[in-house]
Amino acid sequence: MPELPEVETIRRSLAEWIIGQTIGRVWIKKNSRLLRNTVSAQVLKKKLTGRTIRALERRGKYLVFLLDQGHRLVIHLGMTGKLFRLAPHSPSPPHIHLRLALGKHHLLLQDPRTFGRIFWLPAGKLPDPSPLSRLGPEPLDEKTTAEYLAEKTAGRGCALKALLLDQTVLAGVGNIYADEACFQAGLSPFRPAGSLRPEEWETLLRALRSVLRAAIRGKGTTVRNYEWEHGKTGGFQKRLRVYGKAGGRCPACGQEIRRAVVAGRSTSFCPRCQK
DNA sequence: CTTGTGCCCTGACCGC
DNA sequence: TGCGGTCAGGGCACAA
Repeated sequence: MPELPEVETIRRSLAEWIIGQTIGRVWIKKNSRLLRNTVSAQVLKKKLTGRTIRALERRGKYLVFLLDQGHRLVIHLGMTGKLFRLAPHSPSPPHIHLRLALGKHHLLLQDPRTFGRIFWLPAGKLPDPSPLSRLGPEPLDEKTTAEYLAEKTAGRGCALKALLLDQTVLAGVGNIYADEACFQAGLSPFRPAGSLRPEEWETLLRALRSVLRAAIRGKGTTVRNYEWEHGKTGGFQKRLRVYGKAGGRCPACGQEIRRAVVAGRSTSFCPRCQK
């Protein structure tokens, strides 16, 4: 569900109340699929109890909870993951995988489709097969340049859209913002990535950053169930130009927006504006 | 190494 | 009202 702007919005909202809180009781759903690549529920519960949350960071689409002694709890929300606050006495709604007592509130992780993930990362170097260690640079980091993209992509034949979705190239871009960035840059999602000229990479990176920043300002895009806090939806869906608009009119030229499948994902684009 | 294709799940929505 | 089909902000395992 959430891409970079949504995860960043959730991070900012959560940080306001969880930083400095100490984890009291911990509940973990029995046989939760979200724990499939990490320590057991029993171990995780023991590791978390009594730890203080020092900081909350985002890396790509991952939320990183920095705890005492350099330990980290990492959460990926998958497609339907949600984090929200509840009063301590409130019963858990369905599909709760993790519930932490934090001061006057409880933090709950809900994920009906169970595509999300939870990782326990002990202090020190990242273990090599760690999801975080394979991530590419942050698109909003000034050190990420068009030259980097051109170099990384040289000789590759995959579609531009597929490249944008590749988390080892850039971390955090998902289906919505890949489509919106391609549209804003005037580039076809089908273009072989290796065929972009240097100035086209510049245009693309500028468009991508502008879209991501605007989406963060809008507190993310709610298409169906994303909420950055209990009951609070995003606002950027009002500003989408092509995503989910197939059959409608291009806001720039009036041509019909088309839909295709690229990299296994539904892709919307304007066949006239995007070359 | 690269690229493409299923598949993992639940739930919302649409047309009959 | 009920039921089947389709689709969904992601990513991984696998095959070629």
